[in-house]
Amino acid sequence: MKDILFDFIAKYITLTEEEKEAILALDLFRSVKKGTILLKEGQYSKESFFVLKGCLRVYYLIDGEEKTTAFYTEMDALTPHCVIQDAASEYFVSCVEDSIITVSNTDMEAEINTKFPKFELMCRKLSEQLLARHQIDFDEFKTSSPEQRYQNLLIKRPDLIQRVPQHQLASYLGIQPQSLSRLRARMLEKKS
Amino acid sequence: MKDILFDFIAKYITLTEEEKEAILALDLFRSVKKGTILLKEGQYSKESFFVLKGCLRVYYLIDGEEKTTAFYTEMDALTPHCVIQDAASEYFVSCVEDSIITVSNTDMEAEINTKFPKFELMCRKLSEQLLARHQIDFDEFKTSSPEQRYQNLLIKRPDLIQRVPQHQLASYLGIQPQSLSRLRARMLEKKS
DNA sequence: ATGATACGTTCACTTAGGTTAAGAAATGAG
DNA sequence: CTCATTTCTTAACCTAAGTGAACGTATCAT
Repeated sequence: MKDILFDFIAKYITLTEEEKEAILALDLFRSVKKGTILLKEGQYSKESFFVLKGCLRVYYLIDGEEKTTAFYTEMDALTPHCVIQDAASEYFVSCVEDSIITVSNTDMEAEINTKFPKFELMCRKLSEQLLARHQIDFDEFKTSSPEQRYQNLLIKRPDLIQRVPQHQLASYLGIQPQSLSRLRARMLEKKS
Repeated sequence: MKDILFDFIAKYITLTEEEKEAILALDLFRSVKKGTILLKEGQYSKESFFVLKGCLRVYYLIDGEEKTTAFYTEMDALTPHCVIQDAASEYFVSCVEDSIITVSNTDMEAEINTKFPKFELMCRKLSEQLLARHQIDFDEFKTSSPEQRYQNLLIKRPDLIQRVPQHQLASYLGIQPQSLSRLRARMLEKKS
């Protein structure tokens, strides 16, 4: 399982055995049950997550409705907004499936970053890449219709459609669950 | 003008005079005329921008139509996707108004970052913050209607509505120019 | 100054997503 | 296994965005 973490890190920097040991010594790995809430709205958390196996979900509670805006699966890293801004969280993070993740906090990261400056570089590269990818995703979202977004999702993250409930996918696509149902029916219609 | 740059940097790290000199020695400042295209689709560019005064715009050319997805104004930093991925650019960057910006390239940044490791830290903090802010923006976009997005823009970036053409604002809001016109008329109607 | 082009608005019409409600299917707890 | 709850689908109706076209008005180049 730890190999997944090191494979991920290897995309950005090269670690020595000593550095790997230092990371393992932090004892970051956690097993979390489906439905577990890792971060609540209003909480002041310092914890970041990395998904080794499973799926995390970010959602807002707006007028009593859950609005899902993001999914994190294998090899995805999530540092919530409240951790960066040192503010109360605007959203929830919960566990879609039984998952294995790492949980780290800001203090630990700062310590590692000063001990191994190489990590600072990794964090920068990682944030830069995530930001760039994210911007492209946002641009795609803006420039396409709900149906195109769904088609796009079928291609880019087909696994999500299998493992995540429809109504959560719907708000991820920016529409109502009923609209997603109809949209899917319409697409089947067209094909035949 | 250089004060704007140093004020911006001061939000993340504290610079010595020596470091400030080193930055000024790079001769990054540029004056660019309205309409200038700083990055073209298909180009392999290594240049990042920082806006001291004026406004830059990111747009895609889709079926011969310009689709604007982002605006960068005073104190905004833009590192295009193609710079991070070392790939052909998917979009254009152009100048909405006569502007004063800094233009830096990856090599220069790498040099500075090794000479002054402090910069590495700044870049990480900056990317992290931008990423976090960006995610919140994306979430807001997903969970709101075109009208709400426009209302939101009125509050958050009222200047944009003044300085940017309507049809560019429209695609920034994910709608057609005619729809923005109608939506505005509808809102005026409601008030009275 | 003038003609061309680009921009913003309006209108009529089409299309697709929002809303409300009902019922079927799947899931989970006891 | 059974009941309760959640999830998914369908349908009818409403509303708002997309589309195509027309028209007036800026804006720009010559």
